[in-house]
Amino acid sequence: MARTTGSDGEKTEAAVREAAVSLIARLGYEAMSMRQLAAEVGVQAAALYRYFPTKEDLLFTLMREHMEGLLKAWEAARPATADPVTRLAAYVENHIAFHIERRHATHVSNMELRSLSHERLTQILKMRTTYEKELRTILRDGAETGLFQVDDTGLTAMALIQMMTGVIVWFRPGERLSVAEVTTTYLFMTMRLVGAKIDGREVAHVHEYAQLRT
Amino acid sequence: MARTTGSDGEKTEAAVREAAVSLIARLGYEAMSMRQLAAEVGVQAAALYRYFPTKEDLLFTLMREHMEGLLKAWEAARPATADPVTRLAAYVENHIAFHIERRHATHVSNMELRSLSHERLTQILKMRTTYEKELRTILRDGAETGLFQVDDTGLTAMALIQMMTGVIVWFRPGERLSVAEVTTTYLFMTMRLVGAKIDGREVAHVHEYAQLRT
DNA sequence: GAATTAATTGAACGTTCGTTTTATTAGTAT
DNA sequence: ATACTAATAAAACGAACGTTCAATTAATTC
Repeated sequence: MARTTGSDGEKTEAAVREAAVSLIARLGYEAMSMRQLAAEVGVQAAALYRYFPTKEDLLFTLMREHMEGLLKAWEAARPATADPVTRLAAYVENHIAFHIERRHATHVSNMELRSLSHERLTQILKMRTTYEKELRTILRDGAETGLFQVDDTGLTAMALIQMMTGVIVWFRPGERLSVAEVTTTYLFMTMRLVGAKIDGREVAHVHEYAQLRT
Repeated sequence: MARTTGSDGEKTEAAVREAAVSLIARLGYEAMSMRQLAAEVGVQAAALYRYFPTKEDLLFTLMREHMEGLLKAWEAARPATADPVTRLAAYVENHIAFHIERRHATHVSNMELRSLSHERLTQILKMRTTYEKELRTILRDGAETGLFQVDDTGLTAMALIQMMTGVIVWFRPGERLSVAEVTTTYLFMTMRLVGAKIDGREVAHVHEYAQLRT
């Protein structure tokens, strides 16, 4: 046999991407075989090579587009105001929303970096650094204006990102907590962690902060 | 050829464990071949099977002993006092010290869970849950006595553990920060995050807390 | 020093891997 | 209808994988 009825390149490629993210997240990149991926799509392994020249190209494409999506999402969500508290809140909300919505892709981008060539690894890490720098800038601005009590900007940024991204490890949609509840709690924990002052004083309880959210 | 001069089972097994942790941390479990591991030890691949019946047995052994070590370390470090602030501080200090000291093994235990059989995965996760429960208990005790301001004990425990374990991602011994400096900063961030009261008031600056450390 | 045990080698097994090549069919344009 | 292009199947490639087995040598025991 050969070309199947109703076959469509665009649809097949999209199906390959989707199945690849899911399979790599579940099994890991090395453990997933091209034959397994092909079977999930409903196609023979050779057909995959029409869309991605190598297995690593497939992985890199998924990662690059994930990181581009993250940067684009933040560009769209970034508030115009200079107020560090508002900016930090927007960063946290965007980060959590994006990562919960794309749990599998985030898993892939965070766990499979070592399967990339040196050059491509550098490319992905550059994007990641760009994203993390945004948070460091917010923290620095907040610390300089006295709104935040941050001891070490770089260390605090790493701690916050690790804490926030960790959501994807345990969060399951439709369980005990909603996305909104999780986000509120994380926002509050973040503001406490950086010692943020709102209306001139530190926020003592989560309910106070929840009311401030727009 | 066969048995080599000066060969010793105990030494070889120890060398295999050490090389395996290092190689799996760097390449990933699936990507590391038994031949690669054998070469690192300076032995033929077949010799490995004298010590570990399968590749998965090797992985499981490394993980189980890592988790057992973590639980043992906490049992030794756990303070006798009932004071939640002291207990939380001890938990943070022990967690960070242990994970920095065994960065590679932690990497393996956290990243390669999916390569375990269902039964063994359950075994490892049970140990992990036991360890995490210790933190939840501390947070609950602190919240009940009004010393902590914690909205959701389970969620806060996960956030803290993710934040602390994240140290191994960016921390490199001998660089900008010492282990002591990192620990102090993390201790402070933790106390801020849970809204801990010391001597009846919240700690505003890292220097205040650093002085309280024993 | 002979017998036994411990530790390892070297070669091989069957399987699976990523990938390539060639042929074949479905859709599209002329 | 015919020519052309897009999309796939089927089969095969060499390489590498985890693992096993028999042979061999070092160390130990008697």
